[in-house]
Amino acid sequence: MPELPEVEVSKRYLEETSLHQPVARVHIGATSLLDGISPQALARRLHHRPLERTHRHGKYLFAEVDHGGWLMLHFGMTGHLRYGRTPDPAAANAEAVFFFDNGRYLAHVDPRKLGHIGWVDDPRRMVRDRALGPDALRLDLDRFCCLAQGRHGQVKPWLMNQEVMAGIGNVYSDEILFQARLRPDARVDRLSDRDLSDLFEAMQGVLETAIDVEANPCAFPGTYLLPHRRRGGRCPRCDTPLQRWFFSGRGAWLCPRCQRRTR
DNA sequence: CTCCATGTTTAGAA
DNA sequence: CTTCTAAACATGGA
Repeated sequence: MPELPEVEVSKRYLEETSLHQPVARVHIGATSLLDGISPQALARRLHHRPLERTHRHGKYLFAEVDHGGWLMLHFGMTGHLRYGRTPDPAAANAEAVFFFDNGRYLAHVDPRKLGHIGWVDDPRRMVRDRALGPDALRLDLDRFCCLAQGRHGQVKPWLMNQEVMAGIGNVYSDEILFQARLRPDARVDRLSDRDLSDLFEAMQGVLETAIDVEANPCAFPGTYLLPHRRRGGRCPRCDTPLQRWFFSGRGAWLCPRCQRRTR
């Protein structure tokens, strides 16, 4: 479940399980995940080296390897990490597995194979090369408002645009707009200072809350839209049936009664 | 069988 | 140039 909160949870999981253990072997079950590096070259980079620290920018997770270089992980739509102990048949079926020399492994499991694994010398340079905006959790209100300057589109695609800010996807943009009570098609250039402030507060609150509950859908506060965004779902505030609108072919869930600002 | 899915990239239309 | 759409990628669950 890979938007910013899920990636942050994965980052902490990797830190708690997989640091400081030399890599004994690398198994790539789906080479299509590799981004600009061969399985052999990746194995050579990691062999005998432990992961020493992590970094996250938006939906990208990085792990620095002892003696330099960073493993880059992106989880696409269905990717997640799994730490386990060999022998384990689950490891053999994973899209990528890093076996440590203590009999443990860290697997990147991604049934849909839309994720990516790469190697970068410097995460900051990769962020620049890909023109990613600032991480959504490292913004203050002033910078957030600056990102809105000169923008004319709809607020939902704006929140999801990784070149504006990095980390927000389809599910959390719905939640943020619900908490801010803004319509997803509100025009960014028509948002008042108050709207922008509410949107910023909602963004911070939603992302931090999601990380606190480890992005577990069952554990979100009862006031959250997220567990209700499905067919037949009703607004947790006013019980109105939720609507699904489409933006570029992607479903956006909203409460037509609560989300009337702005337009 | 059909519909739908948390992401990114690309091509093309306004 | 910006904004927006649709398709493609590959697979599984309801």
